[in-house]
Amino acid sequence: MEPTRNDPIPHPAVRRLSLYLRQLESFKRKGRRTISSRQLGESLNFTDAQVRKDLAYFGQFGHPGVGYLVDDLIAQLKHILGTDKTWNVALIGAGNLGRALMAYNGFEAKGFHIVAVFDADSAKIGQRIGPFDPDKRTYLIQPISELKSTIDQMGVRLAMLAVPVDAAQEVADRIIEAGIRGILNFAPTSLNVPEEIALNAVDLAVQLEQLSFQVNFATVGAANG
Amino acid sequence: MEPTRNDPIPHPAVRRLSLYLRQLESFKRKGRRTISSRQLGESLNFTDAQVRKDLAYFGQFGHPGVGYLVDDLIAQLKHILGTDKTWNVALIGAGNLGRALMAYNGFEAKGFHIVAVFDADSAKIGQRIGPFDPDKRTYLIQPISELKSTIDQMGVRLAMLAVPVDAAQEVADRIIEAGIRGILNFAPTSLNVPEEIALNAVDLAVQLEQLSFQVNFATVGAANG
DNA sequence: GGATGTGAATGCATTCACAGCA
DNA sequence: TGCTGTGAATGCATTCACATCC
Repeated sequence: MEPTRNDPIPHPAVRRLSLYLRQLESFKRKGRRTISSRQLGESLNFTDAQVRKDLAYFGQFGHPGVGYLVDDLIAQLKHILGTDKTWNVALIGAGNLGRALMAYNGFEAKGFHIVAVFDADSAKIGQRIGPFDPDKRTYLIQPISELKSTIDQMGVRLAMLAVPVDAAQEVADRIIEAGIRGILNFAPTSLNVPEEIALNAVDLAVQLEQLSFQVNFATVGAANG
Repeated sequence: MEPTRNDPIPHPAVRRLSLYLRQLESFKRKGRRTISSRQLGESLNFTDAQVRKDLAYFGQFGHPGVGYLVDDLIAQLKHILGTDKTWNVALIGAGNLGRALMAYNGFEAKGFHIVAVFDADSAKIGQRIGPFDPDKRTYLIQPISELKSTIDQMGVRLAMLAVPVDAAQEVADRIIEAGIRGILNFAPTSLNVPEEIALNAVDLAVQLEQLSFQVNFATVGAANG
């Protein structure tokens, strides 16, 4: 009988998986072929036990006495995270932040392709808007009304939401209805979405606020990430 | 005898404080004068007990039978987070992401002023670079060698690091030596900093990777935020 | 020796449940 | 009655420590 993974996986463990992958790719570039849980952990200020336990939630990837094979573990983690294949992503909002996201190389490198850009501003629709970087491609801005047909056609399941805060909830509702399964929300507001929709939030001002607290308060004693 | 706050404050509680503040400001705009822990919690999908306990780490702000006074709690939270006064912030890196950060209104609104921009690219130094938004001010790009005198002069303690991944650690070392106390790191790499330096990281690709996992894996059962 | 994988122990964070106050 | 603030209880996540394997 197969072990059919279904014990509870701590959410923090999944977050760390991405960091392990990032470190492993860096170790790989430096020519490392194997790595121990201790070394991987040290590079991120985690304990060795933490690393082993996190990985063990998903399988047995290590070799006693040896450690983990870097290439192998990279492949395993990509598979677990679902980034062993590419994802088509929609960008909603072609303002400043949206244009910066168009220009960001890090997405392509990880297999996330921005394949369509939408905006509510009728002045932008039909235009080809580029990121600021002239080396990069431009994107045809589509009206949100075309979202459904476009994402169906292109198999888009993820969206980055970079619209003004007042529009965020309404737009979120619409893109979910159109079939989006996961949203990365950049608007500084809390979105209500059905339970089956994945949601992650990036609020830049909140991040600075946290730093403010740490610097003020913990003249000694702040943690880091 | 004063209660001299020094029991341990859970880090997750501090993160939520920022979200409470954001919600309170939204409730204030809608004209609310008081709010209960239940209502505040519901707006963020937290329990009422969570809200009360988080706030109680910092003082007694509520009124039994009434709830919390919105204006008062906003003021208290700003004071706790250190955003009741303004902060001068340095931006390191004037590439695409850097320029998007220059354009982002959300920082000013929360009292964070970008007062200086640095870059290693000698072609950019001395130029006035604007964000893409033509309504906004431009910034004089300075060489990193001037960081120390500029931040001393302007009392800068926080920095946003938007430089390429290969430069990130070296630049971090330099700005810490120059007196920066807190860093918001946008480079997709793990930085080593002394314990007394506050560090927060925003890795956009990691955020998408987490969505990928949630969408793939948890066809039913992902959490949100 | 040097490493993993994992039950058991610890340590944190969240939730419960209720006394107390308006 | 309606709500806060808070010890006590629960539930999670992390760490320990060791059997096991190369």
